[in-house]
Amino acid sequence: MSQRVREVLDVLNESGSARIQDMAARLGVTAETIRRTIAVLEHQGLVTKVHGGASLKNWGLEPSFAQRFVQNQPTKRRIGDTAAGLIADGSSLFLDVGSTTAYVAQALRQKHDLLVVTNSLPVAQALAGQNNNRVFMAGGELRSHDGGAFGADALAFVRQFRVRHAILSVAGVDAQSGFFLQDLREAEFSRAIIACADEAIVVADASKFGRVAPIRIAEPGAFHRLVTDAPPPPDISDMLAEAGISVTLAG
Amino acid sequence: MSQRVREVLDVLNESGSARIQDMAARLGVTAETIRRTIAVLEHQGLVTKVHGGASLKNWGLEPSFAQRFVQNQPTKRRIGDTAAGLIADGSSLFLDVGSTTAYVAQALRQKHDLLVVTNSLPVAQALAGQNNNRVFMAGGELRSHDGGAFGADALAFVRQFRVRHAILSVAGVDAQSGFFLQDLREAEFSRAIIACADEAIVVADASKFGRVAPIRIAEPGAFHRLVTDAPPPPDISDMLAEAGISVTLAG
DNA sequence: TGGTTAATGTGGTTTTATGTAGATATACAA
DNA sequence: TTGTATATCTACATAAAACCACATTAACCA
Repeated sequence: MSQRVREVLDVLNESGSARIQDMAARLGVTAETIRRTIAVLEHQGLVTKVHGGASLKNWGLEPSFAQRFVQNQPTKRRIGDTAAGLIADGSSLFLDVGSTTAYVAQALRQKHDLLVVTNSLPVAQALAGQNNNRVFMAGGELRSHDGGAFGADALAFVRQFRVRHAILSVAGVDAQSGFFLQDLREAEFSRAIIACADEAIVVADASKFGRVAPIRIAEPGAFHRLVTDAPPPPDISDMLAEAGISVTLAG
Repeated sequence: MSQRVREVLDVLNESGSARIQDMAARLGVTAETIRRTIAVLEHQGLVTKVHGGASLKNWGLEPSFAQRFVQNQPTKRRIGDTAAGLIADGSSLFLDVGSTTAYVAQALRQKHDLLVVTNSLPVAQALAGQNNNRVFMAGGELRSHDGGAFGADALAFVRQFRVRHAILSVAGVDAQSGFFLQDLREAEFSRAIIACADEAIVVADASKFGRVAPIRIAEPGAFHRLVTDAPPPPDISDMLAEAGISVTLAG
């Protein structure tokens, strides 16, 4: 599939738009195939369909980040869909940096009138200019590997807000002490957004259970919900229950 | 449909209004088709119908909306390539919001070790995590139509920097008073980045020549270089020469 | 090897853009 | 004012494109 996507994008890049029939002829495939490819590009927000053809959106000329980030991992996609299901149209939320949260952002493209605060470039890119959303991006130097901003400015920026949900990813979940991250600044960030949200939602696939990481984010009691893909082992289940964290399993 | 819409807007942009019959002849379709297209444009509040024709609302004042449709992409691409050619590997620069600057960003993906400051999501998107670049994105609420951040925070953010080049787009170039924008906050931004850069480079295609817009950015002398696709008319040429602005034509 | 899955092709149906023709409305001049 | 030319509106016709369900092929994996 992504071979076709590449080819279609190349053709579109030549002049910004192209007709379906022409592309089909150029690439030696059926118009139907082109349509399907265009459909995924449209779903990613990279192109706009018109009758008879498609044109690149004036921004997002190259799908560098979004594409690199959201390789199709079915598990994370399911978690993302489920987490997005918890968010109502018109709601407000914070989304932090992370591969799982990128899937949440992708799933949230179905929603409308969201108020989104984020320090993640891919998240902003997925939701800005989409369905009447308002997107607030925290600035700063962008980390090259994930497009996240973590400076003091960014921290101060997010503290201005008060939102319904904070959706965050973690590096590990431990039965003793709760949720962990690798990076101190990420942890600071997570704390800030938990403090600014009514409900803190952790998204984590089952591989995170029992995994240790150096920085503890906060007391388990600071979190409200965990969205994951498989029931956690008993000891972690106990910890979650004791902290009053409800678990939502991805369908 | 939207293909037709673009063509009609293109014709209307030439002089601000046109007759239905003329447009039908020009585009090789029935007058009825033009009427239907005009109807949707009217419904979007972009044009006003008059008996026998239609005229663009706010022509010259608000090209931003029409600009989304009238994408002169090959031209902008050439300008972008040329502007990028002025930047050395390892250099530092500011890039503001705009369709032309997005093409500059695109062309700059060939370079490496750049230090890029921007308030534009698409620009950050194009250059972050690429060839060892460092990207600093100014935060704030992202405008839905172009992904730009223009708040006070963003303004303060960019003032921290000192870079080699500032690459900016404009809404119009006038022989009397120089360079214009339609938005006050954009103009403030442009002034800030001009003050923070050694060299101010304007990228503008030839359609901007003689076009008026409400906000003057700065004295012509504040700019150093103009990258465009066709030689400017004599009066503008004189203005540029007098202000010491060198003109670079895109190949 | 067989079985599962992803990508593409095929045929038939639905939708869209445009054209055509006739009825109605509008501008303008005598 | 009335008459006439032209523009607009409405309804219907048609060809092309989009959509959908199913068949086929290719690739991959146990």
